Amino acid sequence: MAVTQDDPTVGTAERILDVAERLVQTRGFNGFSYADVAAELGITKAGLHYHYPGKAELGEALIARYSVRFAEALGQIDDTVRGAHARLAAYAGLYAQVLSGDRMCLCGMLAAEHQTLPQPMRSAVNGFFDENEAWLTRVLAQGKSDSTLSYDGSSRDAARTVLAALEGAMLVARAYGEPARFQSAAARTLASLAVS
Amino acid sequence: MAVTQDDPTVGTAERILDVAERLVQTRGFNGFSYADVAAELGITKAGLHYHYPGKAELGEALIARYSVRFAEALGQIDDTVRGAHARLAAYAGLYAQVLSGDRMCLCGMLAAEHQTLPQPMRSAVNGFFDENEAWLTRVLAQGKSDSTLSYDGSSRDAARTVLAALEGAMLVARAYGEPARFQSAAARTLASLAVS
DNA sequence: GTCTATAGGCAGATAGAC
DNA sequence: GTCTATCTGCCTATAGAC
Repeated sequence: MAVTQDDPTVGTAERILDVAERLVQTRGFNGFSYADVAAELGITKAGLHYHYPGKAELGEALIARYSVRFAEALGQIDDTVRGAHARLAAYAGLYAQVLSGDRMCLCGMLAAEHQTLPQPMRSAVNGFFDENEAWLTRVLAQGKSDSTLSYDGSSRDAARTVLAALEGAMLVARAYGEPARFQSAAARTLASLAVS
Repeated sequence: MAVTQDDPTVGTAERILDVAERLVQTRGFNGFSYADVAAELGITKAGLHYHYPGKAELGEALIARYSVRFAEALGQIDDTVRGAHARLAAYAGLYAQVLSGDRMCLCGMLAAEHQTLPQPMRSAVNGFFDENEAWLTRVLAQGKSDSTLSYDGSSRDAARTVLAALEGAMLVARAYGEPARFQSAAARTLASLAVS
């Protein structure tokens, strides 16, 4: 994701999202404050409230932008990568990119804090997972139909399993500060779907 | 885990852990306060500080007790369950039990908040994962040697993948409030290790 | 062991000037 | 759009009585 924090052509609202996004992905929604964001941008807390009335609205905006960007990345994969297995590898690569910035998936982090979130944020988090599941389901079904992938049961259940495995791999890899742990687990997960 | 909260034979220190544990597993370490625990136990915040000087010490005590109990449960499996596959299923059952109380794995939750935790808690969280990995590694190696399990690469890497997959499955299942999502993902993960 | 009382700080949020 | 100033409430933590 682009660093817009020092780009004068980017509006304050976007730069707030950039800083807040990083803070949520590294510290959690309950682990950062308006003061943290304001200090980093060199403005005051009151300035933030002009752009986002409350933390809940800021949170919703974060998930909305993250979901759009992720959907765009998935569209990019559809357009540029051929073959179900290669697409899954590219999908895992998106996660690896996030992790390389010492970040957790935004919605994976928020999933942990789910019970403490305002309702609109909860729905948005699940919506993100739903979109990922739908994309994965399509790719998996494609791979099954052209016999480049093999798995039992529904594509949807397999998609859910892949999503959960990658989120978990990020979670643990980040605790150790070892992105290689993610790479290994992701490779294994995808390998389990390869034709035998 | 036993409910000691209303048992007069159980000391206050233990009951504090019971309440705090549930709060951390459901809301996160940054999502609960001494006031929450005190109110639920009917004592004052000052009373808590007598038993645990600060939130950091309380957190360390939580992980320590959780790790001991988990290790005991693993020992129980070793003693009562035969066969690598059945042991893995029992292991996943431990997670399912936690999830059935709408809780996340204590250390999975703390892993998300890792960057905000005091150093001793960070080490303890990773220690919990290390113990789990060691146990899983043993079970997987056993299954491979007696040909009841099949997987490529090192047992340690396979163990890490299983651990991460189960933690991720809990994380996502909890966001949806659907334990069945965990069951499905866990069953798939174990099935991928079965002999073909 | 548990209480009252209180400290000092930070949280999210608002009013109103510029 | 961003500021200063301020509010209210909650946070972790401590001192000292009982």
